[in-house]
Amino acid sequence: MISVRNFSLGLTSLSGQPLNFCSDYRVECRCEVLTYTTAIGVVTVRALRSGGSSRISYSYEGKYTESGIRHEVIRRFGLRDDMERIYAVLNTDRYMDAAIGNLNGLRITENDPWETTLCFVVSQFNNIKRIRRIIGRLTERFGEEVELAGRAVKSFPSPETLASAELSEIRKCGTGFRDRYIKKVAQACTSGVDLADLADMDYHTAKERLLGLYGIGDKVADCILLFGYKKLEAFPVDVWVKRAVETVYFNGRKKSIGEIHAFAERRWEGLSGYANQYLFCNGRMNKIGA
DNA sequence: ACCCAGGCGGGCG
DNA sequence: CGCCCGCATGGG
Repeated sequence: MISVRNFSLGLTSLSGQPLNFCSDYRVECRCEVLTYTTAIGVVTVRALRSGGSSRISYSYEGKYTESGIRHEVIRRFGLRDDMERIYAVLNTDRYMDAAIGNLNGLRITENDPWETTLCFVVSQFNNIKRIRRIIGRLTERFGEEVELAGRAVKSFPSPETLASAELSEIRKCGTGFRDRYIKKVAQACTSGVDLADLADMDYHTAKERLLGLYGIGDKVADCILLFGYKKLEAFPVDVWVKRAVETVYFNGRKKSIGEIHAFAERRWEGLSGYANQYLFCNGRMNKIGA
């Protein structure tokens, strides 16, 4: 059992982060419940909010130790993030104040780098509901059947499997034109690029490395760095974030991607990733500028 | 029918 | 560099 303030399991897992694409969220009698599969097990997290704090419990099947599962949950959901400090840094204008009020407890999750990479390659020019279904079909078709505590579970598709898959087979999962990107990125990750290396690189160096991969551009690279490596300087600029920044901070004037990056870095410094997630979610909620 | 979605690569000026 | 285009698919 973990007790923390400023945590919402629902907002965190339904806000367009990787868990939104490959996990199952439900509510059971006022308790929020999320089940997801990792490389070594199936994890179920329950959160019950009362007052300003959440009581979080977890269970699992698979090869976890007691300290291992606790560490997994704390790390995955960002439970060590000092939200009071983060909110203090972000809350310098009326819009952010409202966003923080609407989205209290939304955290940046930290996910497996390869899973994050595939999710956001699939995400491009796509919508969340369909990303979820495509990831589900890729897992069903290309995941390995593994047995966890006597139960058959499909693992997340590996880069090796996708690297050698037929393009037409990938496309049958509904990927559309992204089939080439998926295969190329998978191939790069099995020869030449070790995603584990990026963890030790600074943000800009790691981003350059990702941008070298066919199918990964500016926005997807930032998503991978934010949600796969928790580099909080990352600021993914998608249509929602671009609209929100232009509307709120530039009086509706159009700005280039580069100008928006420069603005975010100056205004929120090392926490622009958190600002980004609040802009994204609040912008979608309010359909700001649309 | 039409518009849009957590964009990217390629081709052009 | 910046800009514009096509790209597959499905939901509102």
